Amino acid sequence: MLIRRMRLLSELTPDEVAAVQAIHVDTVFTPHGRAIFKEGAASNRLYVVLDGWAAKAALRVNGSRRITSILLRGDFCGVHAISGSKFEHDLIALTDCKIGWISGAVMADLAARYPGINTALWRASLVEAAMLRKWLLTSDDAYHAVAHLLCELVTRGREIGLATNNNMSLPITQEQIGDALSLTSVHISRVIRRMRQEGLIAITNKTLWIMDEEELQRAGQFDPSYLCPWKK
Amino acid sequence: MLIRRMRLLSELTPDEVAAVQAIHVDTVFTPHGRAIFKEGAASNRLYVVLDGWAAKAALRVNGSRRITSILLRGDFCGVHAISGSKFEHDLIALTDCKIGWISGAVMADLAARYPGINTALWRASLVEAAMLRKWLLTSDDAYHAVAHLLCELVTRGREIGLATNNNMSLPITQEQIGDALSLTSVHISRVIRRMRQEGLIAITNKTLWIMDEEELQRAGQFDPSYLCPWKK
DNA sequence: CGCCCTTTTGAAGAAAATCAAGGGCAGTGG
DNA sequence: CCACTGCCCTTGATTTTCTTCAAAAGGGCG
Repeated sequence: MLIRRMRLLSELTPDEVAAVQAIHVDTVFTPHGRAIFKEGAASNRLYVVLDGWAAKAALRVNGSRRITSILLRGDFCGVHAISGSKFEHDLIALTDCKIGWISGAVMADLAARYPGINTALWRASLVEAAMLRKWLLTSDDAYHAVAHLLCELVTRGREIGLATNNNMSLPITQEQIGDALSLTSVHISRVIRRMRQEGLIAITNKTLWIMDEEELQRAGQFDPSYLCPWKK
Repeated sequence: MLIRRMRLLSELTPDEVAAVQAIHVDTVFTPHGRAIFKEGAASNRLYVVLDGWAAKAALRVNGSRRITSILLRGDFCGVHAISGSKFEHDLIALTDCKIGWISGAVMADLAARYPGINTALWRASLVEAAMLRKWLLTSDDAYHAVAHLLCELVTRGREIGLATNNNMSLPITQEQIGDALSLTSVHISRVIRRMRQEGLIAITNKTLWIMDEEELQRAGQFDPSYLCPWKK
């Protein structure tokens, strides 16, 4: 999973592939709703989502939770471990999750010795910042925000084989979507109803069906290039 | 300016200090309101704000501009240049600006050879992501958001000698603050009026006066640790 | 079947946008 | 020196968007 993601991010030499494959990955299972780690934890590990959906999240004072990133299979958390800092957020399991982690020191050493690995880590960080920026951009309007998020998830899902042409497993609740977009689950429900009525999407049995992707992308003003800006 | 910021980010050896000081920095002046570069530009340069206020920004389809980062003297833009990507945003001058830039290739080479420089770049990127995340967190309420932004700016300003104990030059307009927080200038004006009436701040002649910092921090739920998470 | 969790819907209320107008202030030019 | 202009801030009135509160309807699973 680690190697698959790295190769999506950067071209690796055979040496580099071997180096990544040789990394010892510890795994841990976390049930949905639980935290893998909490804000303030020492960030000396690089985490990788091996299965399930996870999220970076932080609590607001009123007790509500804001999700600042959604992590799918293969996504990293803690790329910055190699600079030795604390985590400024929790990592929570949105569904039952299988999480792997490797030593930040080991990763830092590999990044220093292998340019391709170094590039992969920088690009992972670049894409994450780009996604954060997009979330800021789309936060002006709920319809826009939901459409953009669904487009983003499907595009990322296809990259890793989680989504097909026109559907994707969507195992998270509307409340969690609301936490990601700073909207209430009630309002998410209404926006989704509108999109369903307009024939853009359908949701049945935790599966998202894209009925009219072109229109959904227009609604979300979605342009996937920010997800791999080094290409073309 | 480059070296001053680097040393705030990471301890540098004498060798590393010399290497940074030896970098050739080109400078360019940009009047307020103009772009230093536009979205889509090849990101093969690392930019540094030498004087004035700048911002990363992107256009929404309705024509409004969203500011996703505010850059003060010494702040970087394009740390990711070293991984070879395109910029996903504009860099605009909020005030008249003096901007420096150096070659991304030169910087990548230095980062590869000097661990202290590498760490500085990673931390710059870490802090930027932390600021983006904070902006997502504070976006639930205008009063909260404005208070947090002012706290952030003053804290960052003090670090670089732009702010004193209780005041800071604030050369940007309320419209620009609104662009950063996704609020209208009208609403920014109302929130600031309330803060003035409550004795938290005063603004005279493009200068922000902090009258009650403790209360302002409480209003913004501001904890400065995210600005240098590697300390302590 | 019954329970819990999620989604849906309605009605009322709060927050912020929009629309519109007036005022301050600095810079410019007569 | 003063009028003019442009930019920014302020304020009021109205409207839109989203939240809150409340309740009911599904849906999976023991």
